[in-house]
Amino acid sequence: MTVTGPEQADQTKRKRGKGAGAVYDTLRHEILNLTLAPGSPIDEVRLSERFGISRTPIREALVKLAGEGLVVTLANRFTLVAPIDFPNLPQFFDALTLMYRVTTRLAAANRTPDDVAVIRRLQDAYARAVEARDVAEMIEVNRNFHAAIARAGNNRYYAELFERLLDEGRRLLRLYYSSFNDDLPRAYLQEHEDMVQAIERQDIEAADRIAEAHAGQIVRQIQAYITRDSRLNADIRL
Amino acid sequence: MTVTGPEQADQTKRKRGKGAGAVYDTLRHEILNLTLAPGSPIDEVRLSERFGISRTPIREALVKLAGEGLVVTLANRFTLVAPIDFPNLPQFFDALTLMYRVTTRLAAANRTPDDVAVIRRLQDAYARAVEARDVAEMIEVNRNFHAAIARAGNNRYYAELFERLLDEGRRLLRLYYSSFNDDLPRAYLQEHEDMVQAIERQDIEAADRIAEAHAGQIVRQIQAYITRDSRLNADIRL
DNA sequence: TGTATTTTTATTGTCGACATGATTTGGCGT
DNA sequence: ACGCCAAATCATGTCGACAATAAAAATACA
Repeated sequence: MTVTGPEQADQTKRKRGKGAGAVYDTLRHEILNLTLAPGSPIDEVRLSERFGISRTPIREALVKLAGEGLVVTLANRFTLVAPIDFPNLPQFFDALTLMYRVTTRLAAANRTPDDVAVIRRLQDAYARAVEARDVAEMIEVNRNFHAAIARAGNNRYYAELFERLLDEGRRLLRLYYSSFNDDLPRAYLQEHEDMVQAIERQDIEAADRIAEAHAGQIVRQIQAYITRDSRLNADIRL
Repeated sequence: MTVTGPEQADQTKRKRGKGAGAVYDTLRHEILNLTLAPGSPIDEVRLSERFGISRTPIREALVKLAGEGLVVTLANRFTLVAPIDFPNLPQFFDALTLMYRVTTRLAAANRTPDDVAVIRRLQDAYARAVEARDVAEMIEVNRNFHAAIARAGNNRYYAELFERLLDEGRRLLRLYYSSFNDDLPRAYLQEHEDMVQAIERQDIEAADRIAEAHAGQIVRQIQAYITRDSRLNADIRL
Protein backbone atom coordinates (compact mmCIF):
# COMPACT_ATOMS: atom_id res chain seq x y z
CA MET A 1 0.00 0.00 0.00
CA THR A 2 1.73 3.14 -1.16
CA VAL A 3 -1.32 5.24 -1.63
CA THR A 4 0.03 8.72 -1.28
CA GLY A 5 -2.69 11.20 -0.51
CA PRO A 6 -2.21 14.95 -0.41
CA GLU A 7 -1.54 14.61 3.29
CA GLN A 8 2.16 14.33 3.63
CA ALA A 9 2.87 16.73 0.80
CA ASP A 10 2.12 19.95 2.64
CA GLN A 11 3.34 19.24 6.11
CA THR A 12 3.55 22.93 6.83
CA LYS A 13 -0.18 23.61 6.69
CA ARG A 14 -0.96 20.50 8.66
CA LYS A 15 1.23 21.62 11.51
CA ARG A 16 -0.51 24.96 11.59
CA GLY A 17 -4.03 23.65 11.64
CA LYS A 18 -4.00 20.68 13.95
CA GLY A 19 -2.35 17.33 13.87
CA ALA A 20 -5.04 15.28 15.48
CA GLY A 21 -8.14 17.08 14.24
CA ALA A 22 -7.04 16.84 10.63
CA VAL A 23 -6.66 13.08 10.89
CA TYR A 24 -10.09 12.87 12.45
CA ASP A 25 -11.72 14.92 9.70
CA THR A 26 -9.98 13.01 6.94
CA LEU A 27 -10.76 9.59 8.33
CA ARG A 28 -14.35 10.51 9.06
CA HIS A 29 -14.81 11.72 5.51
CA GLU A 30 -13.23 8.61 4.05
CA ILE A 31 -15.33 6.32 6.21
CA LEU A 32 -18.59 8.04 5.29
CA ASN A 33 -17.75 7.98 1.59
CA LEU A 34 -16.80 4.32 1.75
CA THR A 35 -13.28 5.19 0.64
CA LEU A 36 -12.47 3.07 3.65
CA ALA A 37 -14.54 -0.07 3.31
CA PRO A 38 -16.72 -1.07 6.25
CA GLY A 39 -15.01 -3.80 8.20
CA SER A 40 -11.55 -3.04 6.86
CA PRO A 41 -8.80 -2.92 9.47
CA ILE A 42 -7.09 0.30 10.43
CA ASP A 43 -3.40 0.21 11.16
CA GLU A 44 -2.06 2.97 13.36
CA VAL A 45 1.50 2.88 12.08
CA ARG A 46 0.32 2.91 8.50
CA LEU A 47 -1.75 5.98 9.21
CA SER A 48 1.10 7.65 11.04
CA GLU A 49 3.29 7.10 8.00
CA ARG A 50 0.61 8.32 5.66
CA PHE A 51 -0.03 11.54 7.57
CA GLY A 52 3.58 11.98 8.51
CA ILE A 53 2.86 12.35 12.20
CA SER A 54 3.32 10.19 15.25
CA ARG A 55 0.85 7.62 16.51
CA THR A 56 -0.37 9.67 19.44
CA PRO A 57 -2.62 12.07 17.48
CA ILE A 58 -3.70 9.16 15.30
CA ARG A 59 -4.90 7.30 18.36
CA GLU A 60 -6.72 10.37 19.60
CA ALA A 61 -8.59 10.59 16.32
CA LEU A 62 -9.46 6.89 16.49
CA VAL A 63 -10.77 7.21 20.02
CA LYS A 64 -13.04 10.04 18.90
CA LEU A 65 -14.26 8.05 15.91
CA ALA A 66 -14.90 5.06 18.15
CA GLY A 67 -17.01 7.29 20.36
CA GLU A 68 -19.22 8.08 17.38
CA GLY A 69 -19.38 4.46 16.38
CA LEU A 70 -17.55 5.00 13.09
CA VAL A 71 -14.78 2.61 14.02
CA VAL A 72 -14.73 -0.37 16.34
CA THR A 73 -11.79 -1.05 18.58
CA LEU A 74 -10.90 -4.58 19.58
CA ALA A 75 -9.01 -4.40 22.85
CA ASN A 76 -5.28 -5.02 22.54
CA ARG A 77 -5.75 -6.28 19.04
CA PHE A 78 -6.77 -3.83 16.32
CA THR A 79 -9.39 -1.39 15.21
CA LEU A 80 -11.54 -1.53 12.10
CA VAL A 81 -13.96 0.60 10.18
CA ALA A 82 -17.40 0.02 11.68
CA PRO A 83 -19.20 -2.64 9.65
CA ILE A 84 -22.67 -1.84 8.37
CA ASP A 85 -24.98 -3.58 10.76
CA PHE A 86 -27.64 -5.07 8.53
CA PRO A 87 -29.48 -6.98 11.26
CA ASN A 88 -30.02 -3.68 13.04
CA LEU A 89 -31.41 -1.86 10.04
CA PRO A 90 -35.03 -1.97 11.26
CA GLN A 91 -34.00 -0.20 14.43
CA PHE A 92 -32.04 2.26 12.37
CA PHE A 93 -35.06 3.00 10.18
CA ASP A 94 -37.26 3.41 13.23
CA ALA A 95 -34.94 5.93 14.84
CA LEU A 96 -34.30 7.71 11.55
CA THR A 97 -38.00 8.15 10.91
CA LEU A 98 -38.67 9.48 14.38
CA MET A 99 -35.79 11.95 14.14
CA TYR A 100 -36.96 13.11 10.72
CA ARG A 101 -40.34 13.88 12.24
CA VAL A 102 -39.16 15.43 15.49
CA THR A 103 -36.51 17.67 13.99
CA THR A 104 -38.78 18.88 11.21
CA ARG A 105 -41.58 19.59 13.67
CA LEU A 106 -39.25 21.55 15.90
CA ALA A 107 -37.83 23.41 12.94
CA ALA A 108 -41.33 24.51 11.97
CA ALA A 109 -41.91 25.66 15.52
CA ASN A 110 -38.64 27.41 16.23
CA ARG A 111 -37.05 28.43 12.94
CA THR A 112 -35.69 31.95 12.61
CA PRO A 113 -35.58 33.79 9.27
CA ASP A 114 -31.85 33.07 9.17
CA ASP A 115 -32.53 29.36 9.56
CA VAL A 116 -34.92 29.47 6.63
CA ALA A 117 -32.31 31.22 4.52
CA VAL A 118 -29.69 28.58 5.31
CA ILE A 119 -32.12 25.76 4.56
CA ARG A 120 -33.20 27.39 1.30
CA ARG A 121 -29.61 27.74 0.18
CA LEU A 122 -29.00 24.03 0.79
CA GLN A 123 -32.21 23.15 -1.00
CA ASP A 124 -30.99 25.13 -4.01
CA ALA A 125 -27.65 23.37 -3.84
CA TYR A 126 -29.46 20.05 -3.83
CA ALA A 127 -31.45 21.09 -6.89
CA ARG A 128 -28.24 21.94 -8.70
CA ALA A 129 -26.72 18.59 -7.75
CA VAL A 130 -29.77 16.78 -9.09
CA GLU A 131 -29.56 18.80 -12.29
CA ALA A 132 -25.88 17.97 -12.66
CA ARG A 133 -26.57 14.30 -11.82
CA ASP A 134 -23.76 14.53 -9.29
CA VAL A 135 -24.72 11.69 -6.98
CA ALA A 136 -21.90 12.21 -4.49
CA GLU A 137 -22.83 15.85 -4.14
CA MET A 138 -26.53 14.96 -3.80
CA ILE A 139 -25.83 12.61 -0.92
CA GLU A 140 -23.64 15.13 0.80
CA VAL A 141 -25.95 18.11 0.37
CA ASN A 142 -29.01 16.07 1.30
CA ARG A 143 -27.37 15.24 4.59
CA ASN A 144 -26.50 18.87 5.25
CA PHE A 145 -30.01 19.96 4.30
CA HIS A 146 -31.60 17.82 6.97
CA ALA A 147 -28.87 18.62 9.47
CA ALA A 148 -29.62 22.31 8.96
CA ILE A 149 -33.30 21.67 9.64
CA ALA A 150 -32.36 19.82 12.81
CA ARG A 151 -30.22 22.73 13.95
CA ALA A 152 -33.07 25.12 13.24
CA GLY A 153 -35.17 22.97 15.55
CA ASN A 154 -32.81 24.08 18.29
CA ASN A 155 -32.47 20.84 20.24
CA ARG A 156 -28.91 19.58 20.29
CA TYR A 157 -29.86 16.12 21.58
CA TYR A 158 -32.08 15.44 18.60
CA ALA A 159 -29.69 17.18 16.23
CA GLU A 160 -26.71 15.09 17.32
CA LEU A 161 -28.53 11.79 17.11
CA PHE A 162 -30.06 12.76 13.78
CA GLU A 163 -26.70 13.73 12.31
CA ARG A 164 -25.26 10.44 13.43
CA LEU A 165 -28.14 8.61 11.76
CA LEU A 166 -27.80 10.68 8.62
CA ASP A 167 -24.11 9.81 8.45
CA GLU A 168 -24.86 6.14 8.81
CA GLY A 169 -27.50 6.55 6.10
CA ARG A 170 -24.92 8.23 3.92
CA ARG A 171 -22.90 5.04 3.93
CA LEU A 172 -25.98 3.04 3.00
CA LEU A 173 -26.82 5.36 0.14
CA ARG A 174 -23.25 5.13 -1.07
CA LEU A 175 -23.55 1.39 -1.11
CA TYR A 176 -26.48 1.58 -3.49
CA TYR A 177 -25.03 4.50 -5.33
CA SER A 178 -24.99 2.76 -8.69
CA SER A 179 -28.67 1.95 -8.49
CA PHE A 180 -29.61 5.59 -8.49
CA ASN A 181 -31.87 6.75 -11.24
CA ASP A 182 -33.12 10.19 -12.05
CA ASP A 183 -36.67 9.85 -10.81
CA LEU A 184 -36.16 9.42 -7.09
CA PRO A 185 -33.89 12.43 -6.57
CA ARG A 186 -36.47 14.58 -8.31
CA ALA A 187 -39.20 13.23 -6.07
CA TYR A 188 -37.06 14.06 -3.08
CA LEU A 189 -36.53 17.52 -4.48
CA GLN A 190 -40.27 18.15 -4.45
CA GLU A 191 -40.65 16.74 -0.97
CA HIS A 192 -37.83 18.93 0.24
CA GLU A 193 -39.56 21.93 -1.27
CA ASP A 194 -42.80 21.09 0.55
CA MET A 195 -40.82 20.63 3.73
CA VAL A 196 -39.13 24.01 3.46
CA GLN A 197 -42.44 25.72 2.83
CA ALA A 198 -44.08 24.04 5.82
CA ILE A 199 -41.18 25.10 8.00
CA GLU A 200 -41.29 28.62 6.63
CA ARG A 201 -44.99 29.08 7.37
CA GLN A 202 -44.53 27.28 10.70
CA ASP A 203 -47.10 24.61 9.94
CA ILE A 204 -46.03 21.99 12.45
CA GLU A 205 -48.54 19.31 11.52
CA ALA A 206 -47.81 19.60 7.82
CA ALA A 207 -44.08 19.49 8.54
CA ASP A 208 -44.63 16.33 10.52
CA ARG A 209 -46.67 14.67 7.78
CA ILE A 210 -44.15 15.55 5.08
CA ALA A 211 -41.21 14.43 7.18
CA GLU A 212 -42.84 11.11 7.90
CA ALA A 213 -43.67 10.57 4.24
CA HIS A 214 -40.15 11.56 3.24
CA ALA A 215 -38.62 9.18 5.74
CA GLY A 216 -40.92 6.43 4.48
CA GLN A 217 -39.77 7.04 0.93
CA ILE A 218 -36.11 6.75 1.83
CA VAL A 219 -36.59 3.74 4.06
CA ARG A 220 -38.57 1.92 1.38
CA GLN A 221 -35.96 2.80 -1.22
CA ILE A 222 -33.10 1.39 0.81
CA GLN A 223 -35.14 -1.65 1.78
CA ALA A 224 -35.92 -2.24 -1.88
CA TYR A 225 -32.24 -2.10 -2.80
CA ILE A 226 -31.31 -4.47 -0.03
CA THR A 227 -33.99 -7.05 -0.76
CA ARG A 228 -33.29 -6.83 -4.47
CA ASP A 229 -29.81 -8.26 -4.28
CA SER A 230 -29.71 -9.96 -0.96
CA ARG A 231 -26.38 -11.45 -1.92
CA LEU A 232 -24.89 -8.23 -0.65
CA ASN A 233 -25.63 -9.47 2.82
CA ALA A 234 -23.44 -12.44 2.12
CA ASP A 235 -20.56 -10.41 0.75
CA ILE A 236 -20.32 -7.88 3.47
CA ARG A 237 -18.65 -8.78 6.67
CA LEU A 238 -20.85 -8.42 9.70
CA MET B 1 -4.55 19.10 46.60
CA THR B 2 -3.29 15.92 48.16
CA VAL B 3 -6.47 13.93 47.91
CA THR B 4 -5.22 10.39 47.87
CA GLY B 5 -7.81 8.03 46.56
CA PRO B 6 -7.53 4.26 46.51
CA GLU B 7 -6.13 4.56 43.01
CA GLN B 8 -2.41 4.71 43.40
CA ALA B 9 -2.33 2.28 46.28
CA ASP B 10 -2.73 -0.94 44.33
CA GLN B 11 -0.77 -0.33 41.19
CA THR B 12 -0.56 -4.00 40.47
CA LYS B 13 -4.25 -4.51 39.76
CA ARG B 14 -4.41 -1.35 37.75
CA LYS B 15 -1.71 -2.55 35.39
CA ARG B 16 -3.51 -5.81 34.89
CA GLY B 17 -6.94 -4.44 34.16
CA LYS B 18 -6.61 -1.38 32.01
CA GLY B 19 -4.82 1.87 32.54
CA ALA B 20 -6.99 4.08 30.44
CA GLY B 21 -10.39 2.49 30.97
CA ALA B 22 -10.06 2.68 34.74
CA VAL B 23 -9.44 6.42 34.58
CA TYR B 24 -12.43 6.81 32.32
CA ASP B 25 -14.73 4.88 34.64
CA THR B 26 -13.53 6.70 37.73
CA LEU B 27 -13.81 10.16 36.21
CA ARG B 28 -17.20 9.39 34.72
CA HIS B 29 -18.48 8.24 38.07
CA GLU B 30 -17.09 11.28 39.86
CA ILE B 31 -18.55 13.65 37.32
CA LEU B 32 -22.02 12.12 37.48
CA ASN B 33 -22.01 12.14 41.27
CA LEU B 34 -20.85 15.74 41.37
CA THR B 35 -17.71 14.70 43.19
CA LEU B 36 -16.14 16.76 40.44
CA ALA B 37 -18.04 20.01 40.35
CA PRO B 38 -19.49 21.10 36.99
CA GLY B 39 -17.25 23.72 35.46
CA SER B 40 -14.21 22.82 37.52
CA PRO B 41 -10.97 22.52 35.56
CA ILE B 42 -9.25 19.21 34.98
CA ASP B 43 -5.49 19.11 35.03
CA GLU B 44 -3.87 16.25 33.16
CA VAL B 45 -0.66 16.17 35.19
CA ARG B 46 -2.57 16.26 38.44
CA LEU B 47 -4.64 13.29 37.30
CA SER B 48 -1.55 11.45 36.10
CA GLU B 49 -0.03 11.90 39.55
CA ARG B 50 -3.23 10.87 41.26
CA PHE B 51 -3.61 7.67 39.26
CA GLY B 52 0.09 7.01 39.13
CA ILE B 53 0.16 6.63 35.36
CA SER B 54 1.40 8.75 32.49
CA ARG B 55 -0.61 11.44 30.74
CA THR B 56 -1.28 9.41 27.62
CA PRO B 57 -4.04 7.17 29.04
CA ILE B 58 -5.40 10.15 30.94
CA ARG B 59 -5.80 12.03 27.69
CA GLU B 60 -7.48 9.06 26.08
CA ALA B 61 -10.03 8.98 28.88
CA LEU B 62 -10.63 12.72 28.54
CA VAL B 63 -11.17 12.44 24.80
CA LYS B 64 -13.78 9.76 25.40
CA LEU B 65 -15.50 11.82 28.06
CA ALA B 66 -15.47 14.82 25.76
CA GLY B 67 -17.18 12.71 23.12
CA GLU B 68 -20.01 12.05 25.55
CA GLY B 69 -20.21 15.68 26.52
CA LEU B 70 -19.16 15.05 30.11
CA VAL B 71 -16.11 17.28 29.82
CA VAL B 72 -15.40 20.24 27.58
CA THR B 73 -12.00 20.74 26.03
CA LEU B 74 -10.72 24.21 25.26
CA ALA B 75 -8.17 23.87 22.48
CA ASN B 76 -4.57 24.32 23.57
CA ARG B 77 -5.69 25.61 26.91
CA PHE B 78 -7.43 23.28 29.32
CA THR B 79 -10.38 20.98 29.82
CA LEU B 80 -13.11 21.25 32.41
CA VAL B 81 -16.03 19.27 33.75
CA ALA B 82 -19.03 20.03 31.55
CA PRO B 83 -21.11 22.76 33.17
CA ILE B 84 -24.80 22.13 33.62
CA ASP B 85 -26.44 23.96 30.76
CA PHE B 86 -29.44 25.60 32.37
CA PRO B 87 -30.56 27.58 29.30
CA ASN B 88 -30.85 24.29 27.44
CA LEU B 89 -32.96 22.57 30.05
CA PRO B 90 -36.21 22.90 28.07
CA GLN B 91 -34.58 21.01 25.20
CA PHE B 92 -33.28 18.47 27.65
CA PHE B 93 -36.75 17.93 29.12
CA ASP B 94 -38.26 17.60 25.67
CA ALA B 95 -35.77 14.96 24.60
CA LEU B 96 -35.96 13.17 27.93
CA THR B 97 -39.74 12.93 27.75
CA LEU B 98 -39.69 11.61 24.21
CA MET B 99 -37.08 9.01 25.05
CA TYR B 100 -39.02 7.93 28.12
CA ARG B 101 -42.02 7.32 25.91
CA VAL B 102 -40.26 5.70 22.99
CA THR B 103 -38.13 3.32 25.01
CA THR B 104 -41.01 2.25 27.23
CA ARG B 105 -43.24 1.68 24.22
CA LEU B 106 -40.58 -0.42 22.53
CA ALA B 107 -39.94 -2.35 25.71
CA ALA B 108 -43.61 -3.26 25.88
CA ALA B 109 -43.46 -4.40 22.29
CA ASN B 110 -40.21 -6.32 22.31
CA ARG B 111 -39.43 -7.42 25.84
CA THR B 112 -38.37 -10.99 26.48
CA PRO B 113 -39.08 -12.80 29.73
CA ASP B 114 -35.44 -12.28 30.65
CA ASP B 115 -35.83 -8.55 30.15
CA VAL B 116 -38.79 -8.50 32.48
CA ALA B 117 -36.81 -10.37 35.10
CA VAL B 118 -33.96 -7.87 34.93
CA ILE B 119 -36.34 -4.93 35.14
CA ARG B 120 -38.19 -6.48 38.06
CA ARG B 121 -34.97 -6.99 39.95
CA LEU B 122 -34.05 -3.33 39.51
CA GLN B 123 -37.52 -2.27 40.55
CA ASP B 124 -37.10 -4.28 43.74
CA ALA B 125 -33.71 -2.70 44.33
CA TYR B 126 -35.31 0.71 43.93
CA ALA B 127 -37.97 -0.21 46.46
CA ARG B 128 -35.28 -1.21 48.94
CA ALA B 129 -33.41 2.06 48.37
CA VAL B 130 -36.60 4.02 49.01
CA GLU B 131 -37.21 2.02 52.15
CA ALA B 132 -33.68 2.67 53.34
CA ARG B 133 -33.96 6.34 52.39
CA ASP B 134 -30.66 5.98 50.53
CA VAL B 135 -30.95 8.85 48.08
CA ALA B 136 -27.68 8.17 46.26
CA GLU B 137 -28.71 4.58 45.71
CA MET B 138 -32.17 5.65 44.56
CA ILE B 139 -30.74 7.94 41.92
CA GLU B 140 -28.35 5.28 40.70
CA VAL B 141 -30.86 2.44 40.61
CA ASN B 142 -33.53 4.62 39.03
CA ARG B 143 -31.15 5.35 36.19
CA ASN B 144 -30.34 1.67 35.73
CA PHE B 145 -34.02 0.77 35.87
CA HIS B 146 -34.89 2.97 32.94
CA ALA B 147 -31.71 2.01 31.09
CA ALA B 148 -32.75 -1.64 31.41
CA ILE B 149 -36.15 -0.82 29.95
CA ALA B 150 -34.45 0.95 27.07
CA ARG B 151 -32.25 -2.06 26.39
CA ALA B 152 -35.32 -4.29 26.45
CA GLY B 153 -36.76 -2.04 23.76
CA ASN B 154 -33.91 -3.27 21.59
CA ASN B 155 -32.99 -0.09 19.79
CA ARG B 156 -29.44 0.99 20.52
CA TYR B 157 -29.90 4.48 19.07
CA TYR B 158 -32.68 5.29 21.50
CA ALA B 159 -30.96 3.45 24.33
CA GLU B 160 -27.71 5.37 23.93
CA LEU B 161 -29.36 8.77 23.75
CA PHE B 162 -31.61 7.91 26.65
CA GLU B 163 -28.72 6.77 28.83
CA ARG B 164 -26.90 9.97 28.07
CA LEU B 165 -29.97 11.96 29.07
CA LEU B 166 -30.44 9.89 32.21
CA ASP B 167 -26.84 10.57 33.18
CA GLU B 168 -27.28 14.28 32.69
CA GLY B 169 -30.46 14.03 34.75
CA ARG B 170 -28.52 12.24 37.43
CA ARG B 171 -26.38 15.31 37.88
CA LEU B 172 -29.47 17.48 38.09
CA LEU B 173 -31.07 15.23 40.70
CA ARG B 174 -27.83 15.28 42.67
CA LEU B 175 -27.91 19.04 42.63
CA TYR B 176 -31.32 19.06 44.29
CA TYR B 177 -30.50 16.06 46.40
CA SER B 178 -31.16 17.86 49.69
CA SER B 179 -34.67 18.80 48.64
CA PHE B 180 -35.76 15.19 48.43
CA ASN B 181 -38.61 14.21 50.66
CA ASP B 182 -40.20 10.84 51.18
CA ASP B 183 -43.36 11.33 49.15
CA LEU B 184 -42.00 11.69 45.64
CA PRO B 185 -39.84 8.57 45.63
CA ARG B 186 -42.85 6.56 46.76
CA ALA B 187 -44.94 8.04 43.97
CA TYR B 188 -42.24 7.05 41.52
CA LEU B 189 -42.20 3.59 42.99
CA GLN B 190 -45.86 3.14 42.15
CA GLU B 191 -45.39 4.56 38.66
CA HIS B 192 -42.50 2.20 38.10
CA GLU B 193 -44.68 -0.68 39.20
CA ASP B 194 -47.38 0.30 36.72
CA MET B 195 -44.73 0.62 34.06
CA VAL B 196 -43.32 -2.83 34.68
CA GLN B 197 -46.77 -4.37 34.54
CA ALA B 198 -47.63 -2.63 31.29
CA ILE B 199 -44.37 -3.84 29.79
CA GLU B 200 -44.96 -7.35 31.08
CA ARG B 201 -48.42 -7.63 29.54
CA GLN B 202 -47.15 -5.86 26.39
CA ASP B 203 -49.69 -3.07 26.60
CA ILE B 204 -47.96 -0.52 24.41
CA GLU B 205 -50.47 2.29 24.78
CA ALA B 206 -50.58 1.98 28.53
CA ALA B 207 -46.80 1.92 28.65
CA ASP B 208 -46.72 5.09 26.62
CA ARG B 209 -49.23 6.85 28.86
CA ILE B 210 -47.43 5.85 32.03
CA ALA B 211 -44.04 6.82 30.63
CA GLU B 212 -45.30 10.23 29.60
CA ALA B 213 -46.87 10.82 32.98
CA HIS B 214 -43.73 9.64 34.72
CA ALA B 215 -41.56 11.94 32.64
CA GLY B 216 -43.92 14.79 33.37
CA GLN B 217 -43.61 14.15 37.08
CA ILE B 218 -39.83 14.25 37.01
CA VAL B 219 -39.66 17.26 34.73
CA ARG B 220 -42.07 19.19 36.91
CA GLN B 221 -40.15 18.22 40.00
CA ILE B 222 -36.85 19.46 38.63
CA GLN B 223 -38.51 22.55 37.24
CA ALA B 224 -40.02 23.27 40.62
CA TYR B 225 -36.62 23.10 42.24
CA ILE B 226 -35.07 25.32 39.64
CA THR B 227 -37.82 27.88 39.31
CA ARG B 228 -37.80 28.41 43.00
CA ASP B 229 -35.58 31.38 42.23
CA SER B 230 -35.55 31.70 38.46
CA ARG B 231 -38.44 31.11 36.09
CA LEU B 232 -36.78 29.16 33.30
CA ASN B 233 -39.85 27.23 32.34
CA ALA B 234 -41.81 30.14 30.90
CA ASP B 235 -41.71 28.86 27.35
CA ILE B 236 -41.70 25.12 27.87
CA ARG B 237 -44.06 23.24 25.61
CA LEU B 238 -45.35 19.98 26.92
C1' DT C 1 0.33 -37.29 11.34
C1' DG C 2 -2.19 -34.66 14.62
C1' DT C 3 -2.13 -32.01 18.71
C1' DA C 4 -0.27 -29.46 22.58
C1' DT C 5 3.23 -26.20 23.80
C1' DT C 6 6.67 -22.93 23.17
C1' DT C 7 8.60 -19.22 20.40
C1' DT C 8 8.12 -15.64 17.38
C1' DT C 9 5.91 -11.66 15.53
C1' DA C 10 3.01 -7.91 14.89
C1' DT C 11 0.26 -4.40 17.01
C1' DT C 12 -1.49 -2.02 20.64
C1' DG C 13 -0.85 0.38 25.31
C1' DT C 14 2.11 3.22 27.99
C1' DC C 15 5.90 6.09 29.08
C1' DG C 16 9.03 10.23 29.76
C1' DA C 17 10.65 14.08 27.34
C1' DC C 18 10.40 17.83 24.13
C1' DA C 19 7.76 21.38 21.12
C1' DT C 20 4.12 24.63 20.74
C1' DG C 21 1.05 28.09 21.68
C1' DA C 22 -1.71 30.91 24.64
C1' DT C 23 -1.86 33.41 28.99
C1' DT C 24 0.40 35.95 32.37
C1' DT C 25 4.06 38.55 34.23
C1' DG C 26 7.37 41.99 34.05
C1' DG C 27 9.70 45.82 31.93
C1' DC C 28 9.63 49.91 29.13
C1' DG C 29 8.21 54.25 27.24
C1' DT C 30 5.04 57.99 27.38
C1' DA D 1 -0.06 55.81 36.55
C1' DC D 2 -1.37 53.80 32.17
C1' DG D 3 -0.90 51.14 28.17
C1' DC D 4 2.02 48.49 25.07
C1' DC D 5 5.53 45.09 24.01
C1' DA D 6 8.62 41.27 25.35
C1' DA D 7 9.86 37.43 28.04
C1' DA D 8 8.68 33.86 31.19
C1' DT D 9 5.31 30.45 32.40
C1' DC D 10 2.53 26.60 32.12
C1' DA D 11 -0.69 23.29 30.32
C1' DT D 12 -1.38 21.07 26.23
C1' DG D 13 0.04 18.71 21.85
C1' DT D 14 3.36 15.70 19.85
C1' DC D 15 7.12 12.58 19.54
C1' DG D 16 10.11 8.30 19.50
C1' DA D 17 10.98 4.34 22.24
C1' DC D 18 9.75 0.59 25.28
C1' DA D 19 6.47 -2.88 27.43
C1' DA D 20 2.58 -5.82 27.28
C1' DT D 21 -0.44 -8.81 24.87
C1' DA D 22 -2.74 -11.70 21.71
C1' DA D 23 -2.50 -14.10 17.35
C1' DA D 24 0.40 -16.82 14.36
C1' DA D 25 4.29 -19.76 13.54
C1' DA D 26 7.35 -23.12 14.85
C1' DT D 27 8.56 -26.89 17.54
C1' DA D 28 8.09 -31.00 20.39
C1' DC D 29 5.72 -34.91 21.55
C1' DA D 30 2.48 -38.80 21.24
